[in-house]
Amino acid sequence: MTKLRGRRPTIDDVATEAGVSRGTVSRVLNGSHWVSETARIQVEKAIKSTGYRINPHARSLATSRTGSVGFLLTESYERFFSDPNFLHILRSCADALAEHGMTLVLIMADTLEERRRATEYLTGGHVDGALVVSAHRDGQEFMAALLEARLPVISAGIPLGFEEQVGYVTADDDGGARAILELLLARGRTRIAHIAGPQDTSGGTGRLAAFRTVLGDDFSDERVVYGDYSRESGARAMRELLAREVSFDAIFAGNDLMAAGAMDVLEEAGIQVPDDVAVVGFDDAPAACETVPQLTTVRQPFDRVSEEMVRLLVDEINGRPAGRVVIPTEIVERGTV
Amino acid sequence: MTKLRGRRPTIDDVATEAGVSRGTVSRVLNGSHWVSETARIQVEKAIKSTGYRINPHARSLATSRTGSVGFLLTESYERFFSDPNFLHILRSCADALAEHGMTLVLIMADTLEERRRATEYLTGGHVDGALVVSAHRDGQEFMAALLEARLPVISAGIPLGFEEQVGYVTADDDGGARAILELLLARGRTRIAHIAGPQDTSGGTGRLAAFRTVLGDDFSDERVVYGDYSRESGARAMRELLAREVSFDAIFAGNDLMAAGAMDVLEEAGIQVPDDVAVVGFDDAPAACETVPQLTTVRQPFDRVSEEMVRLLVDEINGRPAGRVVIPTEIVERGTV
DNA sequence: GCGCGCACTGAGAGCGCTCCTAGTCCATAC
DNA sequence: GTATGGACTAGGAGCGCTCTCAGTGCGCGC
Repeated sequence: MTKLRGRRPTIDDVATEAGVSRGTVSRVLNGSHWVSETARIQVEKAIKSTGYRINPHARSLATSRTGSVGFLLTESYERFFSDPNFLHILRSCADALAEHGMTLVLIMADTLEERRRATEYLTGGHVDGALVVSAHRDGQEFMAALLEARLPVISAGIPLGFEEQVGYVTADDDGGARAILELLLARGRTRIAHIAGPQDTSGGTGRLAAFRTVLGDDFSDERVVYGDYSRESGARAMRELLAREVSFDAIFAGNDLMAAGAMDVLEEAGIQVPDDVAVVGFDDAPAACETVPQLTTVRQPFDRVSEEMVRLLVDEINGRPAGRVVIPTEIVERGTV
Repeated sequence: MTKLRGRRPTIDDVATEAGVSRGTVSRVLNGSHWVSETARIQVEKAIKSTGYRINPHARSLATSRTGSVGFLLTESYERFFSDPNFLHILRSCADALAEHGMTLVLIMADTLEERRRATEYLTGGHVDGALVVSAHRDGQEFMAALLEARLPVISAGIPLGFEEQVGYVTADDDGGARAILELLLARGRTRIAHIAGPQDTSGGTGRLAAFRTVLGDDFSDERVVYGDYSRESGARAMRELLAREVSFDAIFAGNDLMAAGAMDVLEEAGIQVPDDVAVVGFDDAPAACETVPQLTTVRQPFDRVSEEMVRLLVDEINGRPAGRVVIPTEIVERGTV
């Protein structure tokens, strides 16, 4: 209203306009108590009339809070963008953060140079904390750097090698795998094979471990093949299994994409699903509904995972100790068992 | 070295340590002249010994520069992640920005709520400028808000409706389309059909316009069908064209994905490529190498596009007027002509 | 009528930088 | 010896917030 020629209005302008002090405006801005009704109304009016917007850097400088958190991704771009799980988590984390008035900054750290820059950025004070969604162990190599900088970090999935030092949220790999295997057994499948996920991920090792436990004496290395969670790797694994000429009447794939790949190969080979062989996956990814018949699988509730991750991170940013949360999974029966 | 118990070292700590003043440290930090060799060495030593890291918010407050730019995306998540062009641009923009010491902040603004938040964020002083990569016109609706906030903006592709007010970088749709059509004509194809891209994108309209011009009197609405750049839409368009029972001996698809979709349908229909019908695309996306035979297409040099976008944006941030750049395309001959 | 405490407000002191200006120092010119 | 100017430096004045704390005013109980 007054002599702020071209300049962006500051909190002082608002204060002057409203006839109160800076402090009062700040209190209104931050929803603090101890502000009279009349003062609040005046300030709100002044904010509107001046077109005042808070200056995030001044606030950050004063509070040493940035209001944004890094979403750190150490997968390759291609893998990230081809795996709908990542996308799902990204999206729901962004939403959950927005609920807390925080912004997600996506940070891709695939190449070495990118990782260097990412570490620099994250530990340089640009963010209040980080969500790390790197499945693979090697992606976690620089977790140490983040920890050393005392940056609050929450991991999606168990951060192999940092279980003790980093809070995390994970779906119940063990419980989910047990449940779906019990289902298979209950339906009379006795010779179950496993297409295991990468063993440098907690999902990969956890589900394999559960497989081993449930099968007990029936467990045999011959019926385990490995993939990398991609559809192609599922197909490859399936071919390998067929080539081994071990008998099996069910496939437990480490995720849905690999299950779908396996089903492609089974179809080529003229093997009927579920009549000859039952197939189950993990995740309940979109791919689970695109197979014929649709895939029976274990749902990972990514929305809840994301929500919890954000909750834990906010806790840790506020100085409360990091938690560890395991989210229960749920079996989704469709047509492949 | 001294009494900074737990506190992060500041520029003053460095100054004390180096036995110089704050001003000198700042000059060293910003690569300014007028610093003696000895002073510089002392400061660098002190920076190392104190473990000093610049505080980005203090700097931002003082300079009113943030060092980060928004990469604004108004496509749906799914479309974005399934179109490799976007991925390519994202990646090379991030690289190009890093060269300038700037960080890319990915901002997805698909839903209405997200767009509101994105506008808020972008105009709130969090970024120095924005790269807008929204192909579709409706995605540009809130360009007006950015412009009003005087935020430097550069668009990838011609920003329909804002051609005059916003700088942009685009591949040469007209030249590329003409060139590939001339190639088709030179090879004796006379009845060329066009699977046009969405008409609310500059690529879609530009390539269609070139098609119309090159064909001249031979142009016929009957030989134009529309898609949305997705593979499925290319297949759909191809089916429609077949259903129309117009004769054609070549297909010019608005992009490679649609070309691939069209080829799927042609194969189903038992039509040989290129013997019966030639097919050409646009982009030189990965999909172009996955068709059989591989696709003859027009390469869009996305690396150069990204580089130029960043260059223009940096220019505009520094107060130099926004430019408009058209990047020449190049024909890639493979096996479908 | 006085004191007390509750509700609310104002303003100074930072937060950690950069920018600017006045200044110092020293070699050279006269 | 003094003036001149180039090379370099110190430190004050912001940038626009939040936090803290000392006030102020007023109703209420005794």
